[in-house]
Amino acid sequence: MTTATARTGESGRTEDLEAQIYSSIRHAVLTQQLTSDTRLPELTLSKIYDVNRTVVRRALGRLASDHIVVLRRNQSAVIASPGPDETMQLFAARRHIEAEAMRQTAGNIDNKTREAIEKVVAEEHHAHAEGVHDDRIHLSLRFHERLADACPNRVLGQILQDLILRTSIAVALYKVPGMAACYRATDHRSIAEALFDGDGERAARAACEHLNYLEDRLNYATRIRRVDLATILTG
Amino acid sequence: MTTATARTGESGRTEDLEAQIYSSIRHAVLTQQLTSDTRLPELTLSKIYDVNRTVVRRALGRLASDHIVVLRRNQSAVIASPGPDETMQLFAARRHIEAEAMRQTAGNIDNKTREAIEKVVAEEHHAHAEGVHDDRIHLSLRFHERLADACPNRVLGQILQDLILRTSIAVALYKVPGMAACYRATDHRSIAEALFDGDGERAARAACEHLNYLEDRLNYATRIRRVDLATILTG
DNA sequence: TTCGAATTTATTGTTATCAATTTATATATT
DNA sequence: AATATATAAATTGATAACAATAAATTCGAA
Repeated sequence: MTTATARTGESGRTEDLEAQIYSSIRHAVLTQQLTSDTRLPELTLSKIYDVNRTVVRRALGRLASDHIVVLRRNQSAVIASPGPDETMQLFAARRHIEAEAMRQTAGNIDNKTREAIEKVVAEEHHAHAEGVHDDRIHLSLRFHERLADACPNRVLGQILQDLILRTSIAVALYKVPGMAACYRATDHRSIAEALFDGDGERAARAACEHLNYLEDRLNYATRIRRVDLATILTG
Repeated sequence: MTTATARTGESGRTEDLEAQIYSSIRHAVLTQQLTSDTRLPELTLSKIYDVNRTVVRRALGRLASDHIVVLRRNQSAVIASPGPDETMQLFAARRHIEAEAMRQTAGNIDNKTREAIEKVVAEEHHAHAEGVHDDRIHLSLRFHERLADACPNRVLGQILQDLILRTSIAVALYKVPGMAACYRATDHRSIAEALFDGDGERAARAACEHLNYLEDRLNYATRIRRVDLATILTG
């Protein structure tokens, strides 16, 4: 009762709690609920999640290694804020690497992963039709992650996953808030079809065009409010 | 006097101590003194370096994020051991990315970085001539790191640096111990010259050939002894 | 008011102790 | 001798108290 670590009952392994902190912060960033330079004090988070500071620190460490937050010595973690220059470089790097991943993946997809990819595309389409934008954002992310998973070169696939997440964060920061666009219904489907057809070059072109479309829609002038952590993270 | 944290005098900020632990373990791995699966208990390291376990843990965390060691829950950190398959994928990914970095860097090198690169090449040549293999290994690593630094796309440059380190570790693990080869005097020089000439395509080709030469010289059968940490890390 | 210094508060860093888990060792059993 | 089991040692994980640093606030002077 006396400390933040006296669990109330529902609890779980600290491992899972750490993952939960990581996920909810990541989620909040991707859905534009947490924006650049928002501070994330350890004590605040440990109270919100009712865990020890140690757990919070590990979660923040993971978030930092994924470029979601930035850690500075003796200072609170803050949500990362990639500038316009870094964002352009992120997109350029991702185009180059995702295109190569498409070439290597085309024709190398087994039935199970093919079905998984088609399922994501369908769910994404559905979420868009229903106007559930938060879901659509995560499904869009998952689509690209699934493709990266299918890349036979696992090293390249992992690098690509990092870039997918980082560009998604940049998009969340710079697209005008709540904007339903940044989505063309046919983009993901045509990438997937080219892959299934075994046409790596066409898939690579489609992926690059898709990324160009996204990058064009960013507005680097968009700058933002400050918010209350608890209301966002516990929601 | 009673604890490992009562410094004996020379000491320094924990920040520097952490960096020192990181560097010496990294050094030992690159020079084949520490090999795959060697365990690195926190208490052992904290005694060797006369620091708190917390510092050791942070250092191990950095080593893990650089793929130099692997962390498993409730188990000691161990030196990473990329298998033949992962090593091949590392080389393939590095070839693709380093080639692109060469294309982007060619013709974009200012005088100061050019001089720095030429200096490394000269030092490397000297170290090879004198037979100081440990120095040569680090200078070879630094040569590629300098090129990666010069890449105008910093995101791509950072990804490349990660791959350079990981491939170097794989080389350390799989080249026959003490082998003086894995070095062709002209390789680095011809890459540098192509870059200075502004011929990105030639630089990319030279880099790929260089990597192919290295990869061809690996022996995946090489497997190794167990050793005493203190004698290696304090030396 | 506005700027700057001093003070207080908030926050992270460090360290020690105890608990939980894994690894190593010894013992018994077939 | 080989294998399984129990025991002990080594090792990491969790927690709490304290120290050091940064951020926010107050208060005074221009």
